[in-house]
Amino acid sequence: MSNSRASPRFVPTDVELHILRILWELGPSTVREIHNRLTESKDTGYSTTVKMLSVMLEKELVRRDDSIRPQVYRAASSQQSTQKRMLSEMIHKVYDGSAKSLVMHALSSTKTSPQELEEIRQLLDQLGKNEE
Amino acid sequence: MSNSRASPRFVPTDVELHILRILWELGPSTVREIHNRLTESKDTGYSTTVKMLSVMLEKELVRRDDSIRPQVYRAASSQQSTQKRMLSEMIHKVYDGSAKSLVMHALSSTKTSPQELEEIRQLLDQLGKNEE
DNA sequence: CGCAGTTGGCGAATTCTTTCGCCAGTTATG
DNA sequence: CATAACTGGCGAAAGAATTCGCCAACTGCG
Repeated sequence: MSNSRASPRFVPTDVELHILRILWELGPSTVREIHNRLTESKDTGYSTTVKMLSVMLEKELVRRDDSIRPQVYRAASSQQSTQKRMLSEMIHKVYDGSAKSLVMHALSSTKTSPQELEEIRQLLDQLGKNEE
Repeated sequence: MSNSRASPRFVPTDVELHILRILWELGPSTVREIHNRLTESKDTGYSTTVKMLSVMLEKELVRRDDSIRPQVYRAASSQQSTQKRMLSEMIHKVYDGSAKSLVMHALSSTKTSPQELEEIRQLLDQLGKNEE
C-alpha cells in the first residue's frame, strides 16, 4: 500500500514539484525532455534544469539511471504518495489537523460534478462501515 | 460571504502562517503578545517577531492600528478565506485541479469520526441539490 | 582523427525568507 | 526628572530555493 523504498524525507518545493509533475506525466526522462516540457511554461536555462535535478537527486526526490546515456531520471515516489504527504502537511499546518474542515472547504469552493459527488459518497459509506 | 477588503496578494510563508494562526486565535494583539505565543513553540528573538510583522504589513497580510500604543496587529483576512486560498493553490499545484482527488485522499488517509462523516454527507446532499 | 553540438557538473550569483544586532523613542517608576 | 525597561524600526547576516556561467566530457559526423 505505501511505498516500500525509503525515499523522500523532504517535501518538494515549487520548482521541484513542477519537475515531479513532468516526470509523472512523461515517465522516466532525460534532462533534455524534462527541460523541454519545463520551458513550455517557464523561462529558465538548461543548466538550471540540470541543477534542479541534481539537487532533487541529493534529496532523493528522484532517481537516476547512469547505465545509459543520456541518463534517465524518474520520480522516486508516486504521484499519489507525494500528494498524500503534501496534503497531510497542509492538514496539519493550515487546518490544524482537521481533515473534515479541509474537505468541507474543498467541496464548497469548487464545482464538483454529480458523478464525482457520488464517488465521494461511496467512499464515505465505505469508511462508515470500517468505523462501526 | 467572501471578504470585501482588497488585501493579500500573497500566500503566507511558513512563519507568516504561524503568526496568522496566532492572530486568529488571540484576535488583535500587540507584538509582545504575539511574540510570547510564538516562543512557546519556537526560539526566536523579539526583533524577529517585529520584523516579520513589518514584512507581513508590507505584504498586506496583517493590518496595524497605530492610534494606540503599543500598536495592535490583526490578520488582514479571515482564517477561512486564507485557508481556502491556500487550499485552492494546492488543488491546482498538487492535484492538477481535481478537488475530488484531494477529498478522496483526505478522507482515506486520516481517521474521521462518524459524526464528521455525517456532516460531510450532508454537505454532499446540499451540493447535489444545487447541481440538479 | 577532428571539429561542432550536446550533455552534465560545480561554484557562485540572485532572490526570497528568516533571523538578529543595534539604536532611538516611549513609558513606567521611584 | 532620571533612569531602567520596553517597544519598534532598519539594515544587514544567515539560510533556502532558484538561476546561471563556465568548462569538461562525451557523441556524431565528415
